[in-house]
Amino acid sequence: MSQKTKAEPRGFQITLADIARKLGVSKVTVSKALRGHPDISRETVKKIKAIARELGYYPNFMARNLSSQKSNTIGVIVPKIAHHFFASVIEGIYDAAFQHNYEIILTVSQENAERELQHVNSLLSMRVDGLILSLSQQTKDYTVFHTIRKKGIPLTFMDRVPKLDGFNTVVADDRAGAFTAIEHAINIGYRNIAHLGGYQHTNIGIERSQGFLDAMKRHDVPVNREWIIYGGFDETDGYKGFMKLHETGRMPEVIFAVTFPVALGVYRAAEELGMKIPRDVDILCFGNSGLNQFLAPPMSYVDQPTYELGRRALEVTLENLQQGELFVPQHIKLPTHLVLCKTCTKKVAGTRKVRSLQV
Amino acid sequence: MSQKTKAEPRGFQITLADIARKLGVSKVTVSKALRGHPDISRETVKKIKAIARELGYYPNFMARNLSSQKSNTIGVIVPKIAHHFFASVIEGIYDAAFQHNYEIILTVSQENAERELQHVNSLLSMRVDGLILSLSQQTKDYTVFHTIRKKGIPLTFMDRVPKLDGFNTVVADDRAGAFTAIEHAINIGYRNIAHLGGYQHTNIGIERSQGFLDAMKRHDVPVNREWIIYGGFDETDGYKGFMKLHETGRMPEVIFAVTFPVALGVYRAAEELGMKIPRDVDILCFGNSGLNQFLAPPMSYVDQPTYELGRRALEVTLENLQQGELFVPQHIKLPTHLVLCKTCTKKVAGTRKVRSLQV
DNA sequence: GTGAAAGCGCTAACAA
DNA sequence: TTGTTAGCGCTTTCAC
Repeated sequence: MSQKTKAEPRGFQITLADIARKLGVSKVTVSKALRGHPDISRETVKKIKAIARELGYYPNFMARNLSSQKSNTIGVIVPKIAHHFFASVIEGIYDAAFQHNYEIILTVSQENAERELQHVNSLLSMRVDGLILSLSQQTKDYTVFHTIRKKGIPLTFMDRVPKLDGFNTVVADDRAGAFTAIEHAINIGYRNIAHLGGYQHTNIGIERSQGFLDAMKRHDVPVNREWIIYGGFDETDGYKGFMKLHETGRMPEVIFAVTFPVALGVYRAAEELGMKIPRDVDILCFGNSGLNQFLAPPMSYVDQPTYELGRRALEVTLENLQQGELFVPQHIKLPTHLVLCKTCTKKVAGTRKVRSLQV
Repeated sequence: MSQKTKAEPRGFQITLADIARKLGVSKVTVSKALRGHPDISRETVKKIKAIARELGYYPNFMARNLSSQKSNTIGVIVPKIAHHFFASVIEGIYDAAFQHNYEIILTVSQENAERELQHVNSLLSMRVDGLILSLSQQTKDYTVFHTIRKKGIPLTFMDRVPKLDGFNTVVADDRAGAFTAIEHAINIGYRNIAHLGGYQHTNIGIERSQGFLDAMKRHDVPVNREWIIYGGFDETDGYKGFMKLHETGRMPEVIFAVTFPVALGVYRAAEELGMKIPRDVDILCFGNSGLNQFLAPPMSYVDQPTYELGRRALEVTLENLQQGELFVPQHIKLPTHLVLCKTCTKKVAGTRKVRSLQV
């Protein structure tokens, strides 16, 4: 600690200076050589790279980023990770980032607004070059997003987007997807259609429910108010929703669930009540689990381009970054498509009697 | 750009100096105030914090870490993310990290050794304080890990661990888990037991197969060589494996699948061949999907403490970090437990005849 | 209680 | 082709 000014926090971290000293050149030469700067002769580059490898040199990104004023890093915040949807989106983000030579810093809000905010702060402190964000269900306060914009940092909302101008958005066409699904149900002859919708303060909840209503209206199918139940996006919401439907004493022919987990809740509830899908009640849902074909029965669903959502989110963020001031916020909407498995493929049970059951 | 030396890369990034200038104090005072250093009077702290907020100040971690020589960051590398197992492990890691006030940088190798290495390099360059790594299936070259050790950076292997000394490992007790599963199958009367095993160059493949063999031996159940098929860990491996079993013309009574996806492959193959589970062939597997109860029939499985694996991995990494030189590498093995659903709960089909089928 | 000086490891601009 | 000089924004002594 006396003459060697180099701190040794733990172990050994080789620096440019170490390499330079060893070769009797300057740090700059080494720096340039290592980064493939054309200034340096192939000879020296070779020597320098050899020594660097030998010494186990890893450039210090902290220092590099600090002086170059960019981090080559995109921050990502998602509400959940152990969900097929997000896991797949994230894979898309990672792959695209890898291709463009960007690093991803992924954080998870656990559907908690406070945690989300902390992550935003962290990421801003890390000086990420851009941000991809899928809102938590709780998020009400949008003020950070405005300060982000003021700072000129590209921010792309994905899937769960706020009603806010000036940011990029990448979403699936939820409304059209729901519309197509319901239209299909109607086409095969159903008219008693229930809807287990999600939170109506989030765009996906609103859009999917709207798609449902649009289709009903378009085809003059009467909407039974008792058959529209708004809840959350999870399995328990589906379970409770189904139980509520059941309590009404009039079961619909088919249920449109706002998410895959909600549909699972329906499966579970139906099982408990001894009702068979699709015989006693049919079902269709928005979203997928990757395990769809193994359900009993395999459920038809609206497929979302999850991986692609991730890719596009990253790419638009990078475009924004490159174009800077000139950039006009993009709003990308990717098409969904209906995948038919075993449920909701043909009308079941004819004009079956409405079951009236006691609870 | 003339007198204001401050670079403005994009937008405005407030610095300590900005706050200091505005208040007529020094940078040091501001720095200390913001970090809650006891030196500064409550008065000034208050003022400084107010201005900081007003200006939208975010401390620059790059700079902070550079000068403090630590990043408060743990790097994580996993082979996959869109898998229930890893997604859940990661959630455990994140939660624990959040609690300890550490940031996670997550990277995904996509089961690709080359990508894995690149990520290791990146993370080392980011000067993560520690590393948690679950090996890709391909990884053969362990030299980086030695250089990591030389640098004194804590490295914890999780689930997919190499045969290497001097690193922390956190795994489920695969061998005991498999043993218990097979013992159960034997206890309920099965003797014709097949095993779809995984790669035998990875610890989890080896351990689970060994658990199978141990149990067979312990209970004097003859092992049919044709009924042990080693493949990979994915659904297609299960599918192919089942087809191979089928081709032998002698089907076992029950199959023990090395992973959940492998078991899914069995479900699919059985379905295609018109064989009913568990009537025609029974099944049991290692691992879970979170959707187990919705399979037809719900499959019994060996449950792994996924979330806990993540937590422990993070915690042991942090301990290692704190204790530094003094630390002795830990090897943590968490217990699994058998979860019985609808398969493999009682011997099916009595002493049913061995089916001989043409392919 | 506050601040001046030095330096973290690197890069960018400009010389030589 | 190589090197010099200044920082990047922050923290850490150590003096006042």
